[in-house]
Parts: sequence; C-alpha cells; structure tokens
Amino acid sequence: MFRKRGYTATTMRDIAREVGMEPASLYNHIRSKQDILESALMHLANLYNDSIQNTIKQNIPPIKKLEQLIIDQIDITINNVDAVSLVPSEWVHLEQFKGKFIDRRNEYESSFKLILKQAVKDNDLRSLDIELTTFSILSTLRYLHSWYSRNKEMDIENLKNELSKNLLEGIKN
Amino acid sequence: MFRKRGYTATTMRDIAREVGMEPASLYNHIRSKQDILESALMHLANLYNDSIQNTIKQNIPPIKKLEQLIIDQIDITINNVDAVSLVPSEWVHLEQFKGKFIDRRNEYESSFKLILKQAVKDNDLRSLDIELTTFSILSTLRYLHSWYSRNKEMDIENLKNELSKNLLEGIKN
DNA sequence: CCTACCGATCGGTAGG
DNA sequence: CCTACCGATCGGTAGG
Repeated sequence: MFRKRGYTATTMRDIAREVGMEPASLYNHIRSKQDILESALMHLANLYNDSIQNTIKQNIPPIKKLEQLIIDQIDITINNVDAVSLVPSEWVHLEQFKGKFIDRRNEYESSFKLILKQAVKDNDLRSLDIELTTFSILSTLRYLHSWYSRNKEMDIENLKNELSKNLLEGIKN
Repeated sequence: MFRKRGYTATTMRDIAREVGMEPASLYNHIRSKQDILESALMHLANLYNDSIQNTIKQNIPPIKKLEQLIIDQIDITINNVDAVSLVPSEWVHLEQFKGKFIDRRNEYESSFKLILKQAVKDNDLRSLDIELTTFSILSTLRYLHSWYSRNKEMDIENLKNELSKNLLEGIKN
C-alpha cells in the first residue's frame, strides 16, 4: 500500500481495512506506522549490503564483479518487489534510521564506483565518467521493480542476460 | 518542497512559512494544493509531448531520433529540475488530471518503442527486448534530475555526449 | 482484537 | 494578506 499511495498518504485506517481489523488492533502487531517502513527498508539495506560485501571479497575480475552486482540486484528486486519500490523515494520518511539508511546507500555506491574504476584500469571498460555511469546503471536497477511487476512472465535468466547486456554493452549493433 | 518531502507530507503551512505568508493568504495565489501539483506535472507532460511530436516528424534515421529524444530529455531535466523530480512517484497524487497524465506517458512510451523497433529493423540496433530496453533507457532519464542536482558543474554538452553514449553504446571496451 | 476516544494537524473558508 | 476558525482526518492510547 505504501507503494501504490505513498507512505504519508497511506493511513493506519487504510491498512486496517485491508487486513480486516479495526485500526486500534494493528498496534498489537506493530509498534507504529514508522516501524513498518523501517523494517521493510532496513531489511533491504541488509540485502544490498550482503551483496556488495560478498562480491568485493570474491577473487574475480572487476568486470565480473559488476555483472555479479547487477544480477544480485535483479534477484533482490524479484524477491522483494514491494519493499524495493520504497527505495527510490519513500526512504525520506524514515526517522531514526534515515541516517543509517543513507550511510548504507553511500557505502554501496562507493564500492560500486571503486569496482568501475578498477574495470576501467583493466581496460575492460572504456574510459568513462565514473559518477555518471554509476548513476546510470543504478537508476535503471532501482526502477526495475516497476518494470518487473508489469512483466512477470519474462524468464528470469533471460532478464538477467538482456539487462546486463544492455547496461554493459549497450544496444547498438 | 514536494520534491524533498513529498506532496502529501508537504503542508500548506510549510509552503506558507517558506514564502513568508500566513497559510490562508496562499489562496489568493493558488486555488488548491492539488493545483500546484497539476500545473507542474501537466507543464512537463506538454514538454515531453512536444519533444516526441517534433522528433517523430523529422526526416532522420530512427537511431538519430533516439539520440534526439535523449538529448531533449536531458534539456527538459536541466531546465525543470524540481518539477521533473515529481514525475517518478508524485504523479499518483494527481486527481482530475491523473488519467490524462498516464495517457500522455503511455503515448510517449509507445512512440519511443516504435522508434526502437525501426532502429532494430534498420540494423542500427542489435536484436533486443524492446520492452526492457525502453524501460532501461527511460528510467535512467527519469532519474537524471537527482544526479544533475548533485553534479551541476558538469558541462551540459559533455553530459549529453557521455550519457547517450552510455545508453546506446554501453560502457564496455 | 474491540469500543471509545485523545490531541494534533490537515486543507481550506469567511470576512474583513 | 491577515485573524479566526471549520469539519475532517490523522497516528496512537486507554481500558477492557
């Protein structure tokens, strides 16, 4: 519901109606509205963190690490479509955990940039604008949830192949 | 303010404080909170519409049309950073104009896909998944506002070159 | 998990 | 552009 209407616009009464309870009864299951947002977003932050940590310590060339990160993000998106949809904009409504969430995202992006730089140094990637390329790849992945929820019939292996090809090799002949 | 806090979370009292008025006085300048969102988003819808209409009727190869659309989107983003930031998620809070806004977006996407298909047929683009590629390119462009607002020092011509290169030719050597 | 209800805050209006 | 204020609705609590 946060996904469709946004965190602020979704009321506890909306949620109660959806699960078939009176609004007051919700508080036997959760501590607050904020709590729901926190648990969804911090769970994701952990998944992204696991992915980057695991990838960094693998003994493979940077370009392969890049592919690994793209594939991990596709898996995370597919397995958490609703939660992932909150990442682009609803994280601004985090309260206590906002700083922690931003830190985690910055760590992820820094590691991503480092891998990009190494891949350029290895001559596997062309000389490119690191900042712009990081943004370009990550923003496509950040939005994948919206595409996937409209195209769930696509084979996942095919999706992984096509999307990493698009992001790394481009679309020109 | 809609951009930073979201439409719902931004109150008329917030806006009044920002412009140095009492909340009630705002209504001498606008009809409603909804009105502000509408005018920002429908103005953008018109800009995107102009871009696609102008591009379609030009007598240039599809691959060039694609480049033209990318460059137009970069220009629109740079000239309307705040308004563009509402496109990814805040449009859901449109009321009367929501349907019209969605229609416009669908028209844009349909035209974009058609151009992609023609470019594939011309052998300028490799055989690719039209839906996935449309999503991939447009989601990067849809998010450009957030990158640009953090990197305003970048030369605009350079940005156009680098980004269209990334999106069309990829990043591999 | 419910009924009953709270203080706070919302978008907006009346009237000057 | 202000003071004063409205009905509606919000997240959440008390008490059972």
